[in-house]
Amino acid sequence: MARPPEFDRAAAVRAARGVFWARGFPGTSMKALEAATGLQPGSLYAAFGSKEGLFREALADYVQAVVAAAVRPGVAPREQIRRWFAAMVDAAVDDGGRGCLILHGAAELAHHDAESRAAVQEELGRLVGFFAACVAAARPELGAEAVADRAGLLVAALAGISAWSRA
Amino acid sequence: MARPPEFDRAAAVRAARGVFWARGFPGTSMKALEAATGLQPGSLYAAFGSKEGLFREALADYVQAVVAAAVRPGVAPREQIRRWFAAMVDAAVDDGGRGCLILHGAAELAHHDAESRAAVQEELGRLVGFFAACVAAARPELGAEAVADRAGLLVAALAGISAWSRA
DNA sequence: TCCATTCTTGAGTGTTCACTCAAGATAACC
DNA sequence: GGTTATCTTGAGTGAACACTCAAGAATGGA
Repeated sequence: MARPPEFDRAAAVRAARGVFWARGFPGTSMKALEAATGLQPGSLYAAFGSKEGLFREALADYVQAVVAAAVRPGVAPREQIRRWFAAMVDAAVDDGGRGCLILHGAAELAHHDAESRAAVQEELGRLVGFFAACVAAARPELGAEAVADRAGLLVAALAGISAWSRA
Repeated sequence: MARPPEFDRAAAVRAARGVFWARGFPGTSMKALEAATGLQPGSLYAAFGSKEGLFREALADYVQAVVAAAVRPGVAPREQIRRWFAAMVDAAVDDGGRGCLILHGAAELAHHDAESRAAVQEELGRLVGFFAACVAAARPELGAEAVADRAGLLVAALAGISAWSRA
C-alpha cells in the first residue's frame, strides 16, 4: 500500500535524547538533532511534529531507560531507590554536568506550550510516584502523608545532585 | 566636555536581573531587556557590550544583594547561613520557580564563551567561599577539609531547593 | 556662542532559528 | 506493470535573534 519508513525510530529518539541531555532543550538546535539522528528535517517533522514533540519522546525514553536500570524483578524497593541514585551519581561522575533530564526539562520548558509542560510534569509525577511506591513498599507501616514526605525529600535530594553536577 | 548618560545604570542592571532571574538566560531576549530597562539597544550595547556582559553585571548585582541580605554587622556566622537559606525559601514560596541565579546561570552558560563561564564560576566560588567562611567562623576547631566538606554540603542542599522550586 | 565630545535613537544588519513543501523515490497491492 | 500511498530529500520560508551604525540631540568647556 505504501512505502515503509527507512529509519529506526527508536534509534533516532535515543540519539536525540543524548543531545538534549548533554546540551539542554534551548541549547539544542534542529540542525544538531538532524546531525545526531542522520535524518532530514522533513522526516523529523513528519515523525515527531515539532522540536518539543521530539523532546517529549526523548524524555519518555529517558525515563523508561532509567526506570529499567532501577526496576528489576526480585529487587527490593529500597534497593531500587539506591540504584536510581547510583545512576545519577554515575552520570555526575562520568559524563559530568548532565544532571536529570526530567528536572532540567521541567525548568527549561516552563515558559513553553501547555502540552509540553503537562508532559514533563507527568514524567515528574511519575518519578515522585515511583519513589513513593518504593518507600511505601519498604515501610508498609507508614501513612500516606509520611510516604509522600519522604518521597519528596528524596526527589529534592536528587534535584540537588542534578543541579550541582550541572553547575 | 561631553554629554552625561541619562539613565541610571544600577537601575537598569536591577531590572535586567529580574528578567534573567525569572526567565533564565536563553529565555530572555534583548527585546525583553529593552522593555524592562526602558533603554534602546544602542544604549544597552554601549553600556554593557553584549547580552552576556549585561548578564554578568546582573549576576554580580544578584550576589551583592543576597549577600547584603545575609551579612550584617554583628550577625553570627551561623545566622548568616540561615538567612541565605531563608532568602531561598522566600524566593521559592513567594515567586515560585526562580531558584538561584548563580546555579542556573552556571548551567545555562556552560556552552557559551569562556569569559562568561569564568565569571559565573567565580560567583559560584564566592558562594562556596562565603559558606566556608561562615562554617569556619562558627566551628573554629574544624580543619580546612571538614570546613570545605560542610560548605559543599550546604551549597548542594541550596542547589536542591533551587532546582526543585524551578521544576 | 561655538565647538568638541558623548549619548540617544531606531531603522536596519546578517545570521540562525524552527519549520514547510513540492518533487522525486520506493514499496505494497491489484 | 500500473497504481496508489507514503517516505525522503533539500532548498527555501518568515520570524526572531543578537547586534550595529549613522544621524541627531544634549551637554560642558573655551
